[in-house]
Parts: sequence; C-alpha cells; structure tokens
Amino acid sequence: MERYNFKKIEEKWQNFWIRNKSFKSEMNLKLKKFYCLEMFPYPSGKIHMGHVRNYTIGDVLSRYKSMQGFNVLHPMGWDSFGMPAENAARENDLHPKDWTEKNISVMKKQLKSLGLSIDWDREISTCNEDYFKHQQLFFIEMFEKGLVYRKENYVNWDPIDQTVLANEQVIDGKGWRSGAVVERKKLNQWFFNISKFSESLLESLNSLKNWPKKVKTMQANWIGKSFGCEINFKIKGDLPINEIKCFTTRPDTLFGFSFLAVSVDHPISKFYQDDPKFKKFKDECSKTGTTEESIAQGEKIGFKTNLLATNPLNENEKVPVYFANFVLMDYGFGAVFGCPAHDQRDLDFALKYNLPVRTVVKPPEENDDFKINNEAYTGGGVIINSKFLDGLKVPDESIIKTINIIEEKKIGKKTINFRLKDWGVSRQRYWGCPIPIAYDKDGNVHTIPKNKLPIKLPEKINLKAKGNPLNLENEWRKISINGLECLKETDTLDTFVDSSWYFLRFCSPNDKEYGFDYDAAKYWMPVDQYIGGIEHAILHLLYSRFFMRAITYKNENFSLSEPFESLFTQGMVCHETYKDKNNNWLSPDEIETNDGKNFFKKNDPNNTVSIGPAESMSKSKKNTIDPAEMIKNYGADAVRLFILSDSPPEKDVQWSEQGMLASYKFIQKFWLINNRIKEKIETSTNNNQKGDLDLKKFTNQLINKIDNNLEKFNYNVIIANMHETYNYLNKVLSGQFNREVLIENYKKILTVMSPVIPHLVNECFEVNNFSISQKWPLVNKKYLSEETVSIVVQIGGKKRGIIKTKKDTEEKTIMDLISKEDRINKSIKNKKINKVFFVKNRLINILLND
RNA sequence: GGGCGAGUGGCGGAAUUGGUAGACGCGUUGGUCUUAGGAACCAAUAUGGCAACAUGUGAAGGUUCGAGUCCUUUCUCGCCUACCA
Repeated sequence: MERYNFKKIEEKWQNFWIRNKSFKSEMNLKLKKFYCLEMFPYPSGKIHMGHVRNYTIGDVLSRYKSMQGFNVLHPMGWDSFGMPAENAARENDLHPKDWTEKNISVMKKQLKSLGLSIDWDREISTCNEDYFKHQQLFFIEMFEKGLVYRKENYVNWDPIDQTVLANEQVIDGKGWRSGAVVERKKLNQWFFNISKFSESLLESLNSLKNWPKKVKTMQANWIGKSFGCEINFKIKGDLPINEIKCFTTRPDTLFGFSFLAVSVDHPISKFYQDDPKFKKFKDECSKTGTTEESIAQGEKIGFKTNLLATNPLNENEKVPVYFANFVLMDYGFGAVFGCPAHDQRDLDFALKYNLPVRTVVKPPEENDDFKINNEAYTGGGVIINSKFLDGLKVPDESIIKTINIIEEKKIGKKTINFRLKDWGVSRQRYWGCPIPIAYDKDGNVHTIPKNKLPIKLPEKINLKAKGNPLNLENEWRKISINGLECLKETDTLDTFVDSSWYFLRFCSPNDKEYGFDYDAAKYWMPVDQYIGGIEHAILHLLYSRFFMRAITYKNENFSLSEPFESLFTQGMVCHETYKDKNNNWLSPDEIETNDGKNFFKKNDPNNTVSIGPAESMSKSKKNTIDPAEMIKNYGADAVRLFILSDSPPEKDVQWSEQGMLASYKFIQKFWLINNRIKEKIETSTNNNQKGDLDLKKFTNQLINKIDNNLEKFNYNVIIANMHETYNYLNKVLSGQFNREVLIENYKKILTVMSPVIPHLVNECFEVNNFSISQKWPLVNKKYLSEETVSIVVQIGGKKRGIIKTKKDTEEKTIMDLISKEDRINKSIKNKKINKVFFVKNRLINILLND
C-alpha cells in the first residue's frame, strides 16, 4: 500500500483545475450568484499564515456555495501600490514595479499551491494602468460632482514615511505604518468629501444585518454623531474679536459657565503668535498632546487671555477666556464653554486655575444645596440655580427647552455635529496612483481631459531624493490642457483609494471604458460574503462604503450604497514566543528539547529558553511560521485542515506543531481508509446488509451537521465532524454493506469533506472510479432521527439513569419501563409521585412528594 | 474614562439554543507490534471515591420540574477606543 503522495497528487489536481478552468465565473442572469471575497493582499514578498487562514475560510465557503448550485464569483487581486515597494526599491536599487511584480508572481504561486478555487482570469493589480486609469476617471467625476476639493490646512505629517496621513491613519499620535510620532504641518491637500455622507454612513449601519456588531459600533463611534447646539459668546477685550462660537451637547448647564476655552490652533491664536509666552505654551501643548502618559494623566493646562466672554443667558456675567490644551481644533469649533460642575475636564481645569464651580444640576435624590467636590456630576436630575431653567428635567427636557430658548434669543442654533472629517487623500509618494489634476502658471486647477488619461507614472525615477520624487520630474510634469501649459499635480493618491472600489472591478476586470460594467455590477454586487481582518474595521471598510456612495451620487444608471452584504472578521494566527537567557527572541526552529519540557537554544544546551504566551505572529518576535514551508512538508490539504481546526474562525488560533502533525496524520489515515473502502466496494454484493441503514443515518446526519456548521462559520466543528467520520468508518468497516448503498453514501461523505480537503477528495473519487460530483448532497430527513432513543430519567431533577426505547414512546410506557429497572425504580417505589415532566424522546423528570 | 467580548478538564475547544456537560483534537497513562521510535494500532483520561455515589461550566443569589445557556449582583482577563465639548 502506497503512502499518500500529497505533493504529486495536489499538484495534479491544481493543474487539473487550471486546465479545466474549473473556477471560471461568468455572468448568467438565470443563475443565482454568490460573490465571495476575501480582502486582497498587499504583495509584500510571500504569503503569511494570516493569508492562509483568510483565504482558506473563503475557499471553503466558495466551494460549498458552488456545489450548492450558486454561480460563484471568487476572485483575487493585488493591492500593489504603496510604501514598502518604494522603500525596498530604494534599498535594493531596483524599480518598485519590478519588486512588486516579482512578489506577485511568488505569492500567486503560493496561493495556487493552497488549492484555492479562484478565478484567476479576473486577477487585477492596482498598480497597473488598466486599473488606476479608471480610478483617475472616478476622481475627475467626483471632482465634477463636488465631492473632491483642495484646501490648505494642518495635516498629520509622518516624518519617517515623509508623507501626510489621514486622521484615521494616526494611532496614538503615531503613524499607522511607520510608528513615528506625527508632526503637524500646513500643506495644500486634496480631500474627499466623506463627511457629506456622515448621516447616511451612520444610518445604514443598521441595514447591515450580517456585520459583526463590534465593527458597526466602531464605525458608529468613529463617525461620532452628537446632538447639541452652537452658541455665540460675545467677547470683550483689547482685540478685534467680537464673538467666539462653541458647540455643546449640554446647553442646559449654561448657568454653570465659568470660563471659555479655545484650542491653540483657534483662529484667534493669530493675535497671540508673536507673544513668546503663548509660543512657549503652544509648544508645551504639542509636546504633551501626543504622549500616552499625558493623555492618561489628562493634565489640563491653560493660557489666560485678557478677553472676557459674556454668558448669553445672563448678560451681567463675564468670564475669562483661556487657550487650553484639552480643546481640539478638529472638533466642533475648536472652542468650548467651561461648566466645571458637570464636566470632569472642565472641573480639573477650574480647580487648577481657581475658577468658580457652580452646581446647576442636582441628582433627583439630592437637595438644592447639592455641591460638587472633586467629581463632576454628569448624570440626570433637575436643573437648579439657573433662573428660568430651574426645575427642568435633565437631560432630555432641559436640553431641548434650552435650545429653544437659545434659538428664540438668536444667540445660537440647534446643531448636529459629526466627528468624522473629510478624507485627505494626497500622499507625497511616487508609488501610487497619480492625481489627475494640473495647474496653470497662475495656479488654477484643471482636471486632466478624459482623452489624456491615464496619467502614468514616469518610468525612470530617482527614489533617493528627499521628499516626493515626482517633484523633480520636470519633463513629466509638463502637460498642455486646452492650449494652456500646465504642470501636473505631483501628489499621488492614498492607497486606501485603490482598495475602495476593487470589488467593483472584479465584476468586469477587463472593461476598457470604465472602472466597471454597470450590468455586471448589477448582477454580482453586492459582495455576499466579505472576509478579512478586524484591523480594517474603520479605514478600509468605511472608505469603501463612502466610495459606493460617491460613485452612485448623482448617478441615474447605477445605485447601491452598501458594497458588503455580510462581513466576517477572522481572528489572528498566534504562536508561542521564545526567548533565550539573554532575552533575545528565538524562532521556533532555533530551539531544542530532550524531554519535551525543558527547552534550550539549538547547539547550546546551557542556554535555557523561556517560553512566552502565544502572540500574533510577527517578524519582530520571531514567532512566524512560513506557510510555504508547511505546505512543502505536510501538503495543502493538511495545512487547510489545521488552520481551520483548533479555534472558531472569528477567534485567534494558536499554531502548534502537534496540531499540524495531527492534521497531516488525518490526511494519511483517510487515504488508507479510502483504500479499505475501495476494497470493500469491490468485494460487496448488491444484497441488502445489516450495516446499510446505519450508514445511511450516519451520512445524512453528517450532511446535516456540516450544512449547519458551514452556515454558521463553525468551521472548527466541521473538522471535528470529519474526524468523527473517520472514527465511524474505521469502526464499521469490518461489517457488510450493500454495494450501491456503500458507494452512494461514501460519495456523499467525500463530497461534504471536499471544501476543506479538495485534493484528497478528488483523488479518492478518481481511484474509486466515481464520476466527480459537483453537487452538494441533500439531507434525507428520514434518516435524521433514530428509531431508538435514549430517554434521560431524572428523579427530582437529578439524573438517575437512561432508558433506551423506541422513538415516540409515550409517557405511560416509559413509566412502566422505569418500574422494571431496579436501579431507577428503587428510588421511586413506596413513594408518592407528585408530578411528572415528560419531554418526548428526550427526558422524563419525576417529582416525588417528600 | 468609555465601548465590546470572554471566563467550561492539563491545553485548544464542543454542547441541536432551557433538557445526558466535556463532542473532536492535542497532551498524558497503560498495552500491542518493532532492533528502535518522536511511527502505527488498541484502550483509558473532569474531580473525589474500591464502589454505590457525591461534586462540577470564575463567584454569589434568583427564575424553573430542570440553567454552561435566562435574570440580578460581583470578580477576573482580553481586545478596541479615547481630553469629541
């Protein structure tokens, strides 16, 4: 008996699939479609375990849906613009395009070696002109629709990547990619008007029924809608400032007003920019503003001006105006009115600068002399000390009535404020999609005429130059527009733009005219199942939702606002970490053990290794496992099996050598049992046999379980079902079966295992001379229930025994059976039965009177 | 500070949604075969107890004939997010 030669066999079937274009998808209005999409990879060099997990999950689903008769679209592409290519190119003195294409060819080969059911005819790569020329057209269309604009403002400048970052790309004051502390810089930038759709982006989160709640909450928080009002405060002082506008959600606490605070970037700061004390204060703010400790400590500091602000509800009251570090220019109007009693930040500030703390809300159970000490009161209750507002119920009534009063007095108005800011898309990089804009000699903006698209990147480039390499390309920059000599924009688009519409491109990847064909998109969109990491919960997913709105805005021919019908976020792949005695990270193959308990560094027995907890695989911790290596050693089916087996897909999974080996053994064992089954089939006759019914039952129950588990993404349980199947076959195979029954049921068993281990299943089909089935078997409900059932017998709620009996046996009969079972009956006899609870085919609970 | 999620054997994790807790895998133990085995196969494996039996899903209460599952309180851990006015 030959061992299963996974290398030969997997290659054979992978070639078979390619030769037969097994996964080619074509639009067919008569067929129900299923668009399965996994987040496409950045071609960084080679695939990692996260990819393996992501694409295996999607592949299992695609194969399942396809066998169910859906017309499945399961494409793959490359998010191939971006910084790493540029950095790698600079270091190795090659062109980003060459570096990228080399990586793509390596990774494509690796993905193919996993046996994924991908329609490679639809492959796209965002750095190809074929792709980004359409993106440039979208940009121009959006410009024409007023969804793109240019403005000068402060940007987040990443000093390492030498580029601008969008707000959502700054994490803890650091660049999301480089980790460098972000600086503030004033630049002319292109913006997408994403905030125009704030309401819609928030509102229709409700319609995304099959998105994780967590992701929806994160997006809702990011959009950050708050209801309140803007209030104009009159300003007195020695400067030409008449008014400062504030946004507040708590206008009802206006009588607790004791200072007004503005951001150091507030427009009025221009009157102070020559004041050295103010400069010093501003420096201090920018320093403390970003460090984690300062945020945690939340120290409030202020710079007092000579200005006084008037309380609009109480003209006699004037309070000082401060610059304060806790006021952000990005939110509202960059100015807040301080009410220390009912806002912790304001209270901290007031206590530091000895400002009055006036209580204007009291909790329901407190008296009117309720006083605030070190803790602001933000809860509900009743308004006090506020003249005509006294007695209003906090929060709803008080806020609404106060806003009405403010509007009547014309000192402000009801406002809904969003935290979401427009998306700055300019990047000062070479390796990205050129922005299709040019400037004439007077600096006027011109869009590039459509017949001059695409704007390509210059092929030869000096990447060693500091800043944006395109700035030096004087010849490339020249363009004539309507006879005017212009210079092209040198900024390129944020690569998140590339990934904001790639799912549309997959619908018609070869369309020459436009980014996507409307009919194709109407058929395939929306994506039925999108699968990817939770790390894109905000950025990529929000941008894509915006992009759909931008494309369909003022568009009579195509409408769709939500690109992803269902979203599944898979967990990370983790591995133990190892450190030697000098605290250096070690990779799994740098350690050794003699007893399986104590580990030491390879070839260095005195260097004991300490084992750390499983953490997500990263190069810096050296706890990565190379998928290519695993596929080489164990085969694609075994790797697919293992990556799904140990944990539910949405949770983190821990990679373990033992687990990998167990999956490999399963493949080998199954191959052996397949050969036993083959012999069994050959020696069986067409006579009915004792084992037939049991096999039919097992098979149908298996199909039923796998169906349910597939629908619910319980892929780890499917693997358990597959092990159960092996154990069952191994147990019953010594018995006899009707030849036809054995063939039919074994085919079904193989078919339901095929989404996970397609190569082995195909081979088993072939060696058995089964015609290869593409149909998912249907459950025959007749075989789902057993005719013998185990009834749990409880006395007073405690399990006392089990009675095996015929299905649907009535209570009376079961009571008779119990009386014949000494072990159970002994606790009943001579006692009075109070009540009996009976659940058919399940359980009987007898309550005694004592 | 805010939000979300999770606590089940030595470990990863199952549990038809209120009805036999611990499927399946790893690990461990014993056995068979073998020159050997880090191979293969067989068996055992929640805890205590020879046993009958008792206890057992982070803790404490509650609802119920019956709770891992529902309710209340509480503890611990993880992730995300943060001066959002």
